[in-house]
Amino acid sequence: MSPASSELSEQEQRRREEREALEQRGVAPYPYAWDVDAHADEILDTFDDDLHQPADGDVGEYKVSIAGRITGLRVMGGSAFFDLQDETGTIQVYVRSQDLGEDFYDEVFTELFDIGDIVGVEGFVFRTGMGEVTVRAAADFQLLAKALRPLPVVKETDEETYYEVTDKEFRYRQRYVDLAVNEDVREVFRQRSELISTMRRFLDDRGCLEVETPVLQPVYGGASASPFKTHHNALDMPLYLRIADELYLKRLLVGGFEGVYEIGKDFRNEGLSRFHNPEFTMMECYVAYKDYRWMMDLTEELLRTVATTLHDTSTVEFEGHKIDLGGNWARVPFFEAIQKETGIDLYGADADRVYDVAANELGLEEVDADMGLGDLLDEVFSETVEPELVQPTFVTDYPVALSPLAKKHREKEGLVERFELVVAGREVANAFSELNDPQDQRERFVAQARQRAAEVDEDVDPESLIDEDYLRALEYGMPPAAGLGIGIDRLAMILTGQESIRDVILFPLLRPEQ
RNA sequence: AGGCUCGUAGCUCAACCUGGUAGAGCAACGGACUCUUAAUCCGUGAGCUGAGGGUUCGAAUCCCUCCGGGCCUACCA
Repeated sequence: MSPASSELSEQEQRRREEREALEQRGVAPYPYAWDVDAHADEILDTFDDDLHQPADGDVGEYKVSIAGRITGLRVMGGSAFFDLQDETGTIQVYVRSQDLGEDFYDEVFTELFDIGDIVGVEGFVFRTGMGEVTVRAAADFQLLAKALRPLPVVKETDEETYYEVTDKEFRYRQRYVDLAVNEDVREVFRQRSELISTMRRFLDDRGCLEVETPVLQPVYGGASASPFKTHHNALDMPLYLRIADELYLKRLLVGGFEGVYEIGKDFRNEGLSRFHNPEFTMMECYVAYKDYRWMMDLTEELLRTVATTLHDTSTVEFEGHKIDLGGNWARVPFFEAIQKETGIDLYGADADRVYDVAANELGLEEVDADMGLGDLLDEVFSETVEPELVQPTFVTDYPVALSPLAKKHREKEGLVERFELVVAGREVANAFSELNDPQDQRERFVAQARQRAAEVDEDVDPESLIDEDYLRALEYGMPPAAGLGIGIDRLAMILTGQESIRDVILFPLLRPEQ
């Protein structure tokens, strides 16, 4: 479906006419392939080294074939320079009428090629009078894809950038343009990709098996969040998009795999914010015969490896803080952390007492008297402690009420063996010694279901929220195990210095246009 | 969902407070120019000012509603 020509901008109409003109001259506007044998960065690197500089005029042996988008164009009569941008960077190309032939130069190149078009250039590397390493199009110069829409033109000097495309809506809706035009955005997503591949390699090297578990689930679980509901037609059954991978991955430990992990999308039907996208990427990893202390060490090593792979240093700059992901991180028990911030020890306190402290002594506005103990403690923690933890900190030993899938603490009554990693005031990782006692697990599920049914007065049958098959699996025996979950998007934010989750997700969810 | 804020040419912005024919740079188009690089120089065209309503002799500007974005709050293991 193409828009009526009356709706097209002047420049769009113009480019469609150029496409016609190209075809009439026998120039294919969309040919099939181009042999690329060099990229901008390698050419620039090679010739930046004095040892590799060709002698004056001795350029014939440095033949390259490159391809990319025209991002700037300077025509001076019978010769012209343009900037060619490929995945690795931008290199200048020099074209001359006498190299290409007058017909092609005057009637095709200067008339019918535009900024935004994708071209292939075969020519020779040389250094201009101003010292810039440049490719002189001599052997071949072809259009590879005609752009029918004008590409925003960003100009820059070494010091400053002009006309930068900054409109967030434009950038998110037309991410392809954002990427084409903003080098630093490409870099963020390159780093995100490297983050994931480094993590995958790290886990593979430690003998973990990458697996895939269902996204479509008849019973959702493993976290507390609203799911997306869908329906399978042939089976005529309701299904949910998973909110966590946990319960399926642990079934695999029952099956005999000793280390499994999955990197994939979870879906939560909740609000959007600069920390929340409805679909987001989680890494979850489970290792048999280990506990949460072992997992803390692994987490330290994993994040240090990822940070140094991306940045050659374990220190990253985020929201004005220097954050050091190297070394050993502070480990602070949950209630000690609260006591340290507020001076109040809530260990062993009941819901009434916590409510009293939260509402009256701490003045928290978002608590009310019928909240459960877990939610109250969570509220106190996230209001008083979490924002203060800038450097990576393991918060350990959470109350049972907050953690229905974690094993009870081997020493401390009422606590579980769990840690969250907090960096820059945000939860980055969550882990525990996994609960593998099926009776205990059933009791926790029941308590959780009751709590949920009490809070949400929808006509949900609490029993339907219990994953009976998971309990059946545990009854066959799951080895003691440590589990870890890392929110990839939030980690990517910290490692790439982005303050909105939308800036580390290629296509964040937006309302439809118009 | 609530509060604040923004939406003007293909892109980046001005004009809005204090109502009076909507302007600049880039991009585009015509011309000059065979080492330019924010190329330069001369000239030209380009807009339902997010949409709809109101106030007014007159609305980009003031008011209301709606649509979309951003930030904050709420929701959020």
